[in-house]
Amino acid sequence: MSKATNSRALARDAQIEAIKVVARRLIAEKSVSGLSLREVSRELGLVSSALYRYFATRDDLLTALILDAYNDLGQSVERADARVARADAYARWRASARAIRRWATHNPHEYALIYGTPVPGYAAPTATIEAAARVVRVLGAILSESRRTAPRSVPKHSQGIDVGRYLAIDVLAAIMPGVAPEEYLKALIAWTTIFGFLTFELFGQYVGSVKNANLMFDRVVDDLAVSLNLKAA
Amino acid sequence: MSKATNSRALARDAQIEAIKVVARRLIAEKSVSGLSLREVSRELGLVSSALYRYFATRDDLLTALILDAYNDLGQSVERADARVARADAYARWRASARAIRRWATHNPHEYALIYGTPVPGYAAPTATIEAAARVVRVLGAILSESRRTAPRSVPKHSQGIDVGRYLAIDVLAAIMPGVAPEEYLKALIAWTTIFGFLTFELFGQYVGSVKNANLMFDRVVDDLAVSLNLKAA
DNA sequence: GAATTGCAAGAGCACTGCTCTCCTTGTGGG
DNA sequence: CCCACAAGGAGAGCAGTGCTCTTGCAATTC
Repeated sequence: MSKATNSRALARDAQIEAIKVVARRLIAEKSVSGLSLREVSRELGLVSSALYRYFATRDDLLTALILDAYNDLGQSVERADARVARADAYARWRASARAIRRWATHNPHEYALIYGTPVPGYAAPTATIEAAARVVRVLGAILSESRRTAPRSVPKHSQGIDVGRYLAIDVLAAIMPGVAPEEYLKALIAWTTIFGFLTFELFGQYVGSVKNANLMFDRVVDDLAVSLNLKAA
Repeated sequence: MSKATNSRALARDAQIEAIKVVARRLIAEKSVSGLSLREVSRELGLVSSALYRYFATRDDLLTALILDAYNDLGQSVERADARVARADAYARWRASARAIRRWATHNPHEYALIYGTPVPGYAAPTATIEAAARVVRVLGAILSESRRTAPRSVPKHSQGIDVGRYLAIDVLAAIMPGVAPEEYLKALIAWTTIFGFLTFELFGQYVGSVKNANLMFDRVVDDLAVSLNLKAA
């Protein structure tokens, strides 16, 4: 991350990393509300006030962890996508979606940290927005680089040139170059559905109705692949 | 809710209600983490310990609020659905979906309370499950009572008799009587997508890409209506 | 070598959830 | 009608929290 020139800066970076490691473990053990700076400092053999040299506030620590979590998830998905033949868009889609779920189920508390109720007031720092876009970019690239068989007959009457009225076409065009704006809606729905599924699964809304979330998720991903024209019905 | 026989029980019910009213307001003002029992008691002119006569713990208060929120949302949706002609399944679907979003955007903190990161450990009390099912039942009823034009040719190869392997068909059959099990997947996806959308909207994940969430939501709801065979493409 | 800066320690403030003991007051049974 | 009982409020107190401020030491920089 940050470049350490002299030995003092090196020690500082190491200390920051040590703090985050302990904080991550505490969050995994007792959820985000159970994270206390005093406990972190105790585990590090420090007095609590010393910790404020590295993170001015508890929210600052959490923001750093959120950033790391976004990047960790993004990296996982990027790697999963890279392992599949570029030409096979459907396989890439499925591998990426599964990587998202894999990360989420393996790091449920960190998932909650970034996709659950926002912790600070409301505003997400611009830095987190950039990190959050990482996983979105992977999904967008799959759509962009896929040579879809049929250009999927989009119903002209229900959605047409007015896509720009509710979507930021420039932003989405940057993420999915080459994809027709008429398909942005489908893409956003797919993205929403995947994370909606994981949120429901991890937060317990499926209890009672879904027996095997693993299988169910694959079904959902397949259904989305069809709607995205990555796979035949 | 609870029946009050004598005047003391009446006063107790009134006090419980007063506590919840203040708690709801504080949550709306400073989010759920900003809710403190001491502040509630201060506002009520009580000493903090007195409050524990009514709620043994802070989580108990939150559980009660969660229950109320589920029922409030459920009631809103039920009423919105009831206002539309029973035969018009598409109109009922759209009205119910819009009612969900209306409630969510008007009560964002209570939405976060029930659909955000779970507050207590993990286990959802069975009472909340029942209340949570209320809004699901409305959507299920719309599907059940809709005479779909074409029985929607379900691809037999990809989903068939093995639906029971990942879904609790008995539970879902009770919610959507008359709906073919092959359509349970579509129904669950629709439900997931609606709440996934609202979670993303309220928790800030759409910042940057979605300009007009109102319009976007209607598009999503229409798209789901098509996939549910409630509306022609 | 001296000045400056980084960092840890420790005390302390205002707050939290929660418990315990005391005491008053309304209630139902005899 | 009175009395035992229980409900509910008051107050003190415990252990914990985030965060601030001052003090002193050690490492870097000039």
